[in-house]
Amino acid sequence: MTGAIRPIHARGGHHLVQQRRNYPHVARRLEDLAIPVFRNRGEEIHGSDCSDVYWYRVLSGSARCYVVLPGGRRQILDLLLPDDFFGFTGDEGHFYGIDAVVDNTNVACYPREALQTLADSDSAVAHEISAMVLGAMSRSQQLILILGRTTAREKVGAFLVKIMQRVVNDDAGRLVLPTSRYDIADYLALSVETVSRALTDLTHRGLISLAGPRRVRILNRCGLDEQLTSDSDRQGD
Amino acid sequence: MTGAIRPIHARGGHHLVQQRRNYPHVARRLEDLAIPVFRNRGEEIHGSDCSDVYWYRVLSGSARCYVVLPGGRRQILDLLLPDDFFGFTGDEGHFYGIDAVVDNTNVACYPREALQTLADSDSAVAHEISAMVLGAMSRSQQLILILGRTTAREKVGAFLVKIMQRVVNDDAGRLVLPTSRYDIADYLALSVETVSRALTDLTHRGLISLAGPRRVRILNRCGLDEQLTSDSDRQGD
DNA sequence: CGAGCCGTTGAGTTCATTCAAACAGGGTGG
DNA sequence: CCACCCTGTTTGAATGAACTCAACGGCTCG
Repeated sequence: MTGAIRPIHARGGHHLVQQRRNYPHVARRLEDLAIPVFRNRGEEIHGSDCSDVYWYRVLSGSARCYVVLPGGRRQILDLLLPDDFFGFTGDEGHFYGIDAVVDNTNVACYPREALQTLADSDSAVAHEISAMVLGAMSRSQQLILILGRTTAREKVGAFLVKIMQRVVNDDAGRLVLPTSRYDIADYLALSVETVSRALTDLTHRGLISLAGPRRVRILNRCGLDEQLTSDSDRQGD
Repeated sequence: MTGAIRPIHARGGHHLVQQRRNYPHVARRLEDLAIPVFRNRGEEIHGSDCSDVYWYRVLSGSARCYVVLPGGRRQILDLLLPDDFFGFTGDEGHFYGIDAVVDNTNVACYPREALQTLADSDSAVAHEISAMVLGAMSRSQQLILILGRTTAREKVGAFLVKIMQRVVNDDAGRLVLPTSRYDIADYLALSVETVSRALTDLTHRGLISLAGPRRVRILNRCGLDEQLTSDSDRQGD
C-alpha cells in the first residue's frame, strides 16, 4: 500500500540525518527532511502501518486524515489544506490513513525522529514545528466544537464558515469546496443524505447559494454562524 | 472573575522570568514558571480574558476546559486529570474557560512566553512540553472519535473505556467517575437525560454495573468498545 | 425540616437515519 | 454521436433515536 515511498525513506531519511548531525554549522532546513509524495484523488498517502513514524504537511492540493471504526464507519479527523500539518497520535485498534482528496496532491512526509533531531539543534525549526502543531490542535478543537453542535444544519453551516476561512474565496463569499458530500458527511459524522438536505435547507433559508455541488456562496455568514441561537427560523419561515 | 490569580502572575510571573534569563547556567525547570492555582468544585481557574496567555497543567484533582457556544450550550473540549496539559488555541467569538471539577484541584498555570523562552534554552524542557502537547492532541483526536459515534450508547460506552484508561482502577474494572452526568453530557454533546438512559441501558445489557452514580464497574470492556458493530443487540435482547 | 442540586424515568415531539429511487455529469466503447 | 456505466448528488417515505418538558426520588447542606 504505502510501499512506494518507503524506499525513498530508506535512501534519504534517517541515514542522511545521522550523517549531517555532525555538522551543526550546516543550516539544515525542514525541507531537507521532507519525503515528497504525489497522489491523485482517493489514493492513499500513508496507511495504518507506519502512521506514527511520520508527520505530514500538505504542500498543494488537499488531503484527509481518517480513522475507520470497527463498525466500518469512517471518521475524518482532519481536512488538510496547503501548509497544514498533521500527525496521528497513536489511537490503537483502528485503521487509520491519509488520502488525497484532489488530484495532484503533494504532501511532505517528515520522519519524526529526524524532525526531532533537527528541532533540537535549530530553534527556528522548533518554533516552526510548534506553530504547525498548534495549528493542528486548533483545527482539532474547532472540529470538536462543530461535532458538538446539535443539528445537522448547524454542523454544515459551521463547516462552511470554517472552510471559508481556510480556502481562497473572493469578497463576495464565493468558494469552491475541496470535498465531496461523502467527505463532508464523514467529517461531520452525518449521513450523506443529511448533508445534502442541510445544504438545500440552508439554500432555502437564503443563507447560501449553490452553483453546482462544489461551488458555494455564503450569503449570510453571521446567520450561518449563529444558527445555534436561531429560534428565529420559526418566526422567519 | 479570574482576578484572583493575576496578582500572583504580576508578582512572580514575567518579571521573574526576565530576571533569570541572564543566568543560563541556572537550571530553570518547568515548576519555576508555574503559577499554582487551587480551586474547589465549580470554581473558575481561568476565564475568557486571558486564555491565550497561559498553558495549564493539572497537578491534582481534575478540571474541565469548555467553550460556551452562542446558543448557550457548553461544550467541554477536554477533561484534565493529573499531569494533563492544555491550552486553548484561539477560537474567537466564544466564551471559554477552565473550571475545577472536584474540590482541592491544583492547577499549574505557565505563562506562554516564559515557557517558550525556557524551552528554547533547555531542550529537555522542550521535549517534555512537546510530549504534553502531543498528549493533549491525542485526547483531542479521541474525543473527535467519540463524538463521531452514532448512538448515545456508543458514545457513553467509549467514554467509559477511555476514562478507565486514565483514572486509577482496580483489575476488576471498578472506577470512580470524576464527573457528574452534566459534565458527561457536555463532553459528549448529549443531553443529561440521554446520558442517564444510556448508562441504565448499558447496565441492563450487562456491560457495566453501577454502585452509586459515580462508581462504575466495567464488566465487558470489549462489548463496550465494539458496540459499534453490534447488530448483535437485536438478537441478544 | 426545607432548599437545592443531582440523577432517573416517562411521554410526546423533533430530527437524523435507513432504504429506495431518480437525476446529473463524465467517461468509455460501440 | 449516442448508449451505457459509474460516481456523485438530490429527494421521498418510514423508521428509529435523541431531545424537550415534566415529574419524582435521593442526597447534602444549611
